[in-house]
Amino acid sequence: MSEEGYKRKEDCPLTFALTIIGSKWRLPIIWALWKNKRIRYNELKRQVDGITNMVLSQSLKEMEKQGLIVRTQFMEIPLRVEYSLTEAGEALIPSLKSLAEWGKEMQIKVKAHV
Amino acid sequence: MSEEGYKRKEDCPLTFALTIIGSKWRLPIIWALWKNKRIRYNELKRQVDGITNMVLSQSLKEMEKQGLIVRTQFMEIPLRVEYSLTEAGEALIPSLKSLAEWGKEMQIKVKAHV
DNA sequence: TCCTTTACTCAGTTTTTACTGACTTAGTAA
DNA sequence: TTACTAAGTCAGTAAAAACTGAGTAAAGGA
Repeated sequence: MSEEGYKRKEDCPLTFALTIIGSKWRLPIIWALWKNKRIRYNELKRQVDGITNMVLSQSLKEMEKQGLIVRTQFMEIPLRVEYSLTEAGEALIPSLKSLAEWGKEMQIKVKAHV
Repeated sequence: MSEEGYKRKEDCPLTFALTIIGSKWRLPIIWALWKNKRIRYNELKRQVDGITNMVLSQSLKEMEKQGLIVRTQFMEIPLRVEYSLTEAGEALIPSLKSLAEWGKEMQIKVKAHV
């Protein structure tokens, strides 16, 4: 998409990026991860208000596979597991900020129309 | 989200931006609109391969309400209707390009891991 | 002893999103 | 007369995503 037509939509880097950040809870998770630098599972769950264990744990697994985050397990009892953004994950932030600024402008315009 | 915590997720400009571009067909539509500058309904449908009338027409309506696109109807017979991005819609493009570049890097990394 | 914490997992159900395929009105071309 | 183009609409259904609520093991505290 970014340059020319892709045969399959999955090949388009932009569509690909959206599959990574486009579902309901991805941004809140990424945001909490970024604010906290590193964070434990339950604390993350508290910060990402309203998320269920199922969605959170599955999201974390997928994001780990995708190379967005790292999971570090400490050999302690009780178990300690910390999550943090990878470099690739952090590289997303500027794009998100740019999108957020556009979103902010749009919100203002939408309000002005009411 | 972009600066501080929002009480409601809908208030976050980034979440808001994603509701605009995050569903399955939004990017392909925006992309076609941007490439063509102005385009008629059926031509748009041909270019956005695989989209159904229902999804396309509903998407266009919502995007018009959101101020992303304009619908211009010509008083001709047969009916001619053209769609194009608004300024606000075009302002999205740089953010999308930035996201697309990030996506491209990620795709390369993912492939390297296989 | 009972309750809480840690980091999850799971079956079942609801909600959301998208797809199927037919239909519309008016005009042109074969 | 039949068929096709324009720009859609619509009821019904399937598929995808998210939610509900409970359960797990091992340890610490009241």
